[in-house]
Amino acid sequence: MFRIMNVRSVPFEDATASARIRDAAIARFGAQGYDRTSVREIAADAGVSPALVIHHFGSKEALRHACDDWLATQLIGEKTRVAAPEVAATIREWLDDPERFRPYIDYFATMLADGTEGGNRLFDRLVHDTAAMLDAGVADGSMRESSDPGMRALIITVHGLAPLLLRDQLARAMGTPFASSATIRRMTRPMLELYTHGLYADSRMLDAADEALRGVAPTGSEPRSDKGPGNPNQDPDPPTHGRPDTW
Amino acid sequence: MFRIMNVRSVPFEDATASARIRDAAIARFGAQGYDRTSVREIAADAGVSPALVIHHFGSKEALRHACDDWLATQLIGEKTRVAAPEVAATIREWLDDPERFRPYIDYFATMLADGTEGGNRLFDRLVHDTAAMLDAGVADGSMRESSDPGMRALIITVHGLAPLLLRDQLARAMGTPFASSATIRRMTRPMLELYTHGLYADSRMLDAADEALRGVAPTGSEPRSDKGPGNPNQDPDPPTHGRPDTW
DNA sequence: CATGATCCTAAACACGTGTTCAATCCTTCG
DNA sequence: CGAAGGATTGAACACGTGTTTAGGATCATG
Repeated sequence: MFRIMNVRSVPFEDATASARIRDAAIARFGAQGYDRTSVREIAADAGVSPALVIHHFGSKEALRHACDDWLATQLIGEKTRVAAPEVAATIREWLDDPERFRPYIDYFATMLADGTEGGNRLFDRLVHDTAAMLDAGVADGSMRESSDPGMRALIITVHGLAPLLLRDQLARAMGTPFASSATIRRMTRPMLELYTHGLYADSRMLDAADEALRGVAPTGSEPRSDKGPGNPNQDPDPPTHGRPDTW
Repeated sequence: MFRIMNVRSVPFEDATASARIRDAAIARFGAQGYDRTSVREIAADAGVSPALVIHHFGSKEALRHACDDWLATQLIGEKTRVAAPEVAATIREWLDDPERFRPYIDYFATMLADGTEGGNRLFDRLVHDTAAMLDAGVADGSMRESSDPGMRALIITVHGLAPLLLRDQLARAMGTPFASSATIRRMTRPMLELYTHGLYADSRMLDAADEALRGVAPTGSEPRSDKGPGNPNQDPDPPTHGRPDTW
């Protein structure tokens, strides 16, 4: 009724066929992925013939594009709204009512993972909004300054998106459904601890990285610096911490 | 002639056909995804007939399973090695030589995203290894304690995996190829700053969350607490920060 | 040489896919 | 009413898919 009114989770009888098709497509694409979804499935869900799907949207790929656009509009708003961080706000709103908005959450995740054009646009928008929010936080003194605000905004955005993309793994590991109250409650404090105090007890890692980054040639294969179990962040990716030299 | 050259950690010509098929499959699955890859493509890459692919592996799905197992073995080691955090170490090794190991990096990312059985196993393993590393860090005083070590390990693992899953978006946003020296160097300091000092300048968010989590009923729809631009982490997912109450 | 056994392939099969097309139904309006 | 025009469909088409089948090379061994 309020903001995203047209966004009823389940298509209604009275909804136009084209809208029912779009809703069914979003649900299927989000739940099983674009490739694993057939036009016939979508048509059946919408109570319609496969031919009508093509008639209305032109092709399966065009249908996906229409879904992307529609969801982006839901997220960003018809005409770019006044305040910047609208996308994040809307997504938070979605996560408030997971049962109702799950299809959109899922579809949004697949957009990002598939590297769709619409997904790229939304990602860039998120980074932009995040940067704005961080700037505001720094301005009012609630957040720390960064040596590279743009990069920090990118990193925080990526970290924020991560649980969305790994929601299945998260739910499995935690034993509670994703976006449930229990999951959120359990994640809140550790997450805030991380964002408030950090992980490291002192700045040794940071200092070591500074030194390593200062005078090292971009190329080259110097020997690894540290290796003990006390080393950095550890996993695949930003494991930068432990061995920031060789990268 | 030799198509996927970078994939072969083993010389190609003398490699057995079965190995060539497996390598080609890993490269294709990683680059374009399982569904978008046909058995015929893999066969062509391996210089072999489609029938042989099935003959050796039984089915396309079984081939994927074989790829999963093979890559898991590469990551974890034949017989579980002595030290625990082997997986993370191997992945870091891969990221050291992106050109050579890109296929494995890509395939690993799709395993996680697709929720493959092998992907799940690797994810659990990563969480376990991360937890062990964090425990060691806490023990030797280099890392802070956590109110929920298990959850922290999960979160840090997810955050660490994030850039891997969003590598395309990352590369696009940064303008440098993923896992390149330039990308790593630019990410290092902001990442370490985040992990060393955190994001928030004080513990107001944390305190607010504590208070909210203490006496609030798991269900309920109280009014939002804050809303200003100074609010938390902002985006989709662990945006917990801003409004830890309603979750 | 003959005998298997192993590796491998060409050809075909059965099927699911996205899409097209001619023909309906249904509403609207002159 | 009757014509027009959009919405809708059943049936088919062309094609790509994973897989099967029947057999051909190749080669070590009796």
